[in-house]
Amino acid sequence: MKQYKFIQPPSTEQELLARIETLAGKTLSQVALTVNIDVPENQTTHKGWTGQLAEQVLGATASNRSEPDFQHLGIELKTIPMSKPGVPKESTYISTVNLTKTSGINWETSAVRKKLARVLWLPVESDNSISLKHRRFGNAFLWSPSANQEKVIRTDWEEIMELLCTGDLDKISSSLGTYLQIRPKAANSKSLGNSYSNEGIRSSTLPRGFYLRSSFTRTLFEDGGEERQD
Amino acid sequence: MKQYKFIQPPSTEQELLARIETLAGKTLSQVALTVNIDVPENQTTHKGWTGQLAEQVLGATASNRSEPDFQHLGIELKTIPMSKPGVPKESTYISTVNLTKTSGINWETSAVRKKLARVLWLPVESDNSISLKHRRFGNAFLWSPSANQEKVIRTDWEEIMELLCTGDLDKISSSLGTYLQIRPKAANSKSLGNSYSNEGIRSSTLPRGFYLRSSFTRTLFEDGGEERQD
DNA sequence: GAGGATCCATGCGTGGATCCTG
DNA sequence: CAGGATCCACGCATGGATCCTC
Repeated sequence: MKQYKFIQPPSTEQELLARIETLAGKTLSQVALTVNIDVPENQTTHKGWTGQLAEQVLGATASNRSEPDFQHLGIELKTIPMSKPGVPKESTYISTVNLTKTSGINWETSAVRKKLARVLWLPVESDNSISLKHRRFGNAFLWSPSANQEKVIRTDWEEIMELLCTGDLDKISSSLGTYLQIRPKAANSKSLGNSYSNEGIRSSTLPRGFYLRSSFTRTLFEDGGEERQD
Repeated sequence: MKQYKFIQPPSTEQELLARIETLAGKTLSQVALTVNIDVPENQTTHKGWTGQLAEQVLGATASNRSEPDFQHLGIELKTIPMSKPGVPKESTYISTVNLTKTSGINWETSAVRKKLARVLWLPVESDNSISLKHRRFGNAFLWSPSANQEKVIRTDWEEIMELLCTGDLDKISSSLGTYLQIRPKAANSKSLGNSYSNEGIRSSTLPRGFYLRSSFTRTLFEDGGEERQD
């Protein structure tokens, strides 16, 4: 996605929220026009397009560095596809899993915890019956894990990491974890990343990533005082 | 440089030499046409173009891996610009200098020695009065360092590496070395690569590379039984 | 619907070298 | 003209996610 227009990062949280309010109800096509970007026909070959569009119009800074999207504000932006108002359609990618450095790490300093510390959820209509250009942004909201949510996610994370430490990659399925899961994150099933076998030998396997299950993110859009999509 | 045509690597040294003989006397334009590549107006913004053209038409394999261009033959291809027949115009880049791993390395296992073990020198007319597309390939020849040449290069290399080990980057100038020298190898003078200060602390400096001085490569094109450019 | 498979953009490193100025 | 500065191509890794098939 070529950047045709450079937008300054918002200097305050208020400014970010003000910007994101202007997106609510607008179509992807309307928004893309403001930064002179073409809308692809569909996302089959442009899977990250919506997220990258949002980054641009909001003035996100990180590009592909492992920093929060709005570094100075400590806020991570996540667009989230909705099959219908209030119902997230897909799981949400959080971070890659490092299959080599499994020792000496803990929840407090983990990438997952950092990424989820303060998330700006931006819902986007994604029912297949609506063409990409006509899909609308919904009402975004800032979220930080409640004590209870963090407890469950942390437990999931620790359970997964424990298995990773023993090197039993085969035993780690996507079925593990209540809110958090591990899934492939690669160009294809033949991709190889660094890892260690269960005998501690350097090896190569399919790269994985941490994801939040959609069954969990759905709860964020249910009653509880948070805003909903449109 | 988009690859419009895939050419198989030569399976034998003879086949490689046969291919390269067909280049002698041809213009860059004629050769580029055979693989459907456009010739840039000049090399100011396409400095590696000639070398990459040669790689393609000869079926070199390495692209940007640190392997010989013709891996199975153990042969490294170097195009070399000639200001006039028999006179190399520029120094020749050999390899990058690793500014972090300076201990435990020696000449026998060095990248410089490996790269220079067996070089196919392919001269190319490069007088400024001739436009790029009209420049001709000359007669290439295979070269391995003579005992004496290797001795000088090895001494240069060891002298430079010794200074690197002490971390005194400031003391290492391009003036060091009889045949081999060290020079910047970067996008620009602000580029930073990893290094260690003279106190052993991780640091950052301008990346460097090893080059063969043109005063040396000129001697390769003087009398001695090797072919010359046209 | 869940798990496994896949796709684009962009930064950075490495390999290909030549440009340019005192 | 030597030393310092610079430029493109392309692979690989990371960050953005959604697709697709039981």
